[in-house]
Amino acid sequence: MVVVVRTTKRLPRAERERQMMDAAVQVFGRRGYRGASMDEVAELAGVSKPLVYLYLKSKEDLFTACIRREAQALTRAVRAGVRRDLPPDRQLWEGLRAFFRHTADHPDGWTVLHVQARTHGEPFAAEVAALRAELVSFVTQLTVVAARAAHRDPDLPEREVAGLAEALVGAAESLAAWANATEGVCAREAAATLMNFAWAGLDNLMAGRPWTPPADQD
Amino acid sequence: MVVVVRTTKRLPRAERERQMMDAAVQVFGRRGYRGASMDEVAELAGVSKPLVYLYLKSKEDLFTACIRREAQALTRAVRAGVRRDLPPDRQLWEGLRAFFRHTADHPDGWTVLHVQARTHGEPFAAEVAALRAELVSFVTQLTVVAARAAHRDPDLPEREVAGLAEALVGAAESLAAWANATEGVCAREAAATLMNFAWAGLDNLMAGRPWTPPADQD
Amino acid sequence: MVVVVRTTKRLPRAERERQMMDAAVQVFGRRGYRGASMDEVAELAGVSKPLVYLYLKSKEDLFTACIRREAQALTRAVRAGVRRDLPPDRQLWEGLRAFFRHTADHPDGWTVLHVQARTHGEPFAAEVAALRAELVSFVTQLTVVAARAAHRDPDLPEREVAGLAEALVGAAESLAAWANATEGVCAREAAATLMNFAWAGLDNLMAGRPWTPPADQD
Amino acid sequence: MVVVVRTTKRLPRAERERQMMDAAVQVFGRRGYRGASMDEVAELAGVSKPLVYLYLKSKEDLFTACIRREAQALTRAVRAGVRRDLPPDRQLWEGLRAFFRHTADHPDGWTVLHVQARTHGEPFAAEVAALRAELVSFVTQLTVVAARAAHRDPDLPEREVAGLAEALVGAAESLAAWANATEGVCAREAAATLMNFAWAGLDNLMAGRPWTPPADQD
DNA sequence: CATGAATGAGGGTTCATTCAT
DNA sequence: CATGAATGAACCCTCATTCAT
Repeated sequence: MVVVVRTTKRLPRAERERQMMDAAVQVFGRRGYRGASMDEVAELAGVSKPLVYLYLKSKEDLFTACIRREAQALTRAVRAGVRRDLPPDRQLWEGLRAFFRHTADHPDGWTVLHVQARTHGEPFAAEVAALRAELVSFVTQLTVVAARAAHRDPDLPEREVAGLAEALVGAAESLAAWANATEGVCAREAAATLMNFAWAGLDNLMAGRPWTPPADQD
Repeated sequence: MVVVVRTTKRLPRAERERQMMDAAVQVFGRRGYRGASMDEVAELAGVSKPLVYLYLKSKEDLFTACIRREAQALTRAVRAGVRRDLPPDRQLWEGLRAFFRHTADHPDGWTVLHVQARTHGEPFAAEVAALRAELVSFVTQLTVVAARAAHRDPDLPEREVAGLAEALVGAAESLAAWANATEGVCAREAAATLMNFAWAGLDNLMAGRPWTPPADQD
Repeated sequence: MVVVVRTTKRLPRAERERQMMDAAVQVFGRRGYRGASMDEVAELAGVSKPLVYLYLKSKEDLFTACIRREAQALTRAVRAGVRRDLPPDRQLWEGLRAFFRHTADHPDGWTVLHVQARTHGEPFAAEVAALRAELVSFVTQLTVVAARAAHRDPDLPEREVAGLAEALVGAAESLAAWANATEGVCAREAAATLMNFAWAGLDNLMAGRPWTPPADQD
Repeated sequence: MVVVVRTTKRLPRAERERQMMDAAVQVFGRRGYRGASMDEVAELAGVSKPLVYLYLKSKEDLFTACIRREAQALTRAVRAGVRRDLPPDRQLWEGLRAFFRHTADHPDGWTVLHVQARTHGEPFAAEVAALRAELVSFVTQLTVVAARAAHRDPDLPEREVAGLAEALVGAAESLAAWANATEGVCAREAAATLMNFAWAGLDNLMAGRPWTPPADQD
């Protein structure tokens, strides 16, 4: 079969859309929603502007699509990073590592989720809220299971557990942005900092009794 | 409750500037730097656009002035909320409460500081860096003092302290939003949750050894 | 009856650019650089303002482009009007006629070159300097050739030649305006007057020895 | 009688107006009519803006007043520089010298007259036309008288004399602007260049027979 | 008088978005 | 499909000009 390769390759729609969204995430992440121009997105994606509109409808829709995609990728990465047969602290540790690894590998995507999406009215905030809910539920489950497994009833009302989970996720989010922006901070270090903070508490940290991350192979 | 008083009166410059900056903080906080329009700022302030320019020079200068003012107000509030003669955990507790109180009372100001100011390069970085340094220094001091008081050496490198501060702020932010959105959770409870999270650590919490907030009268 | 033809047709870029520059020369010539508004240019060109910016980048670039185009047109017209095999006085005569003809046919272009372009520093200076150099070089060549042909050394320093060119242009401009305003004076007569003024000098004129314009057919 | 001298001196109106117009001529000359701002004029004059409006009504009126004043000053200077008992070529020479001296001493005023006033519609152009008419009439008279005095009837129709006068004045105007803009060209040199050009003609110049300026004491 | 306070109107520029080819 | 041509709507900023004190 002979295939004539034109300089302007015809790609299947899904592939083209992926290219555009890759470009869009980069541009939105670096310039912000308002600062991003559809011209730049189109150019970076290597397609013409009308094509972007044909496939993705509008700037707002494009942004929403980016958020949704990046949020899914992140939750998937976190879930995939955890092995349910380990003890709770190891599970949390691995979840955090997966989280920080992913945000470090996709800094623009993370910026879009963490910084840009929150600055722009309802439609975008809803997407991000869903992401956060997902993560919070993950942590909550972990905590409750951990308590039960240890036959300790912390006597924490469900509401307080939810609050703690919120706090942890918020801390993780902030730390991820900070780690991305700060030279020389690797994902592992960020995870360890937060793990220590969350697990042992400041008091234990200061007492020289940090939580000890397990030795593993990455 | 905000009442818009259509004062057509001539006001002294200082007062008008305050009005304009109040409006600007609101608009910048809700729309972001790029999304904010000087027209909206002027209208919200109840003045004409040229007056905004006459007094505050440019959008950039206006934004810088807002950041500076809000940063000062916040650090002042936190410092004022802390009594240096108390033990470290009480100091942290009070600092957090003051922080929560202030950011809850000035949500747009806090958004400007935390979200908007970081998204926009060079010109504003200096102002935000100063605020961050101030807060980090506060936490650092607290930690070091606490360690000395307990004759322990926390041996935390400066970078780790910055990371902890970052995590704390993220957790606080997350909790504040959660407290707002969840029925029946007051700010005080949010502060206690965070304090527990930060001070005692999850492990202690689950073991039924939470940090106990002191009884006080607000 | 004048019918405004609302050509909604799409034109190739080159043609649209020409239309825009035609309009721009008119507006710049009549209102000056500062007084000209891009709105007026766009309207006169029959296009929307963004298109002007898309093609010509900025007001400054548009002005520069106008100067360059008009300068080229003028120098080309003068050079085309002169036959190098004639004696110097005939050459000057023909150059002047071509100059008068062209500036009379493109009054706004001439205004842009002579009046507007000089009022605005740096960016345009280069273009205007090039035009001036071109014209001065024309006069200089003429003078030198004439002198050599007569085995005489005019010994005029370069600066003086520039001054003479300046005086010539000023006189020409003045005469053109006068010819326009005075009933019954045609362009040819204006040219003859200037030629007399320039070539023979007042003294010779008063002594009844004017330079005699050749009989030609236009 | 005790007079309290305030830091803000009260000057008679005429004096204040002079100050404002001095400032205005400077600003208009340097920035052009559109580029000049009333703020700058007021500041340079050392008065408040409303005072400028109180005394001079509007920007347009201020500009007109400047033109009128500068035009009067120039014609007065030229007339004052000429002694009617000298031979015509000396009279022309002295007139030119006075003209170039004055324009060199008041470059901003001259720019206002020569460049700025012509770029802005009817009302201003009329003032400048009056100035030019005055100068042309001066030169015309001179030429006619000179011819009669020399008992030479050049047989020039009145109209041609007018044309020559126009040419001379135009040349002078252009040269004055050029002399002001060109480093190292003094008023005397400009006058000599023009005198040579006008009196002897290019042909004589090239033949090494220039008109000889008389030795005088300035 | 003299001044600080205040604004209507407009100008340069950009951008998301749509057609005709 | 892909693209060059084209625009409505806004946005930042400035300026001549006027009041109230």
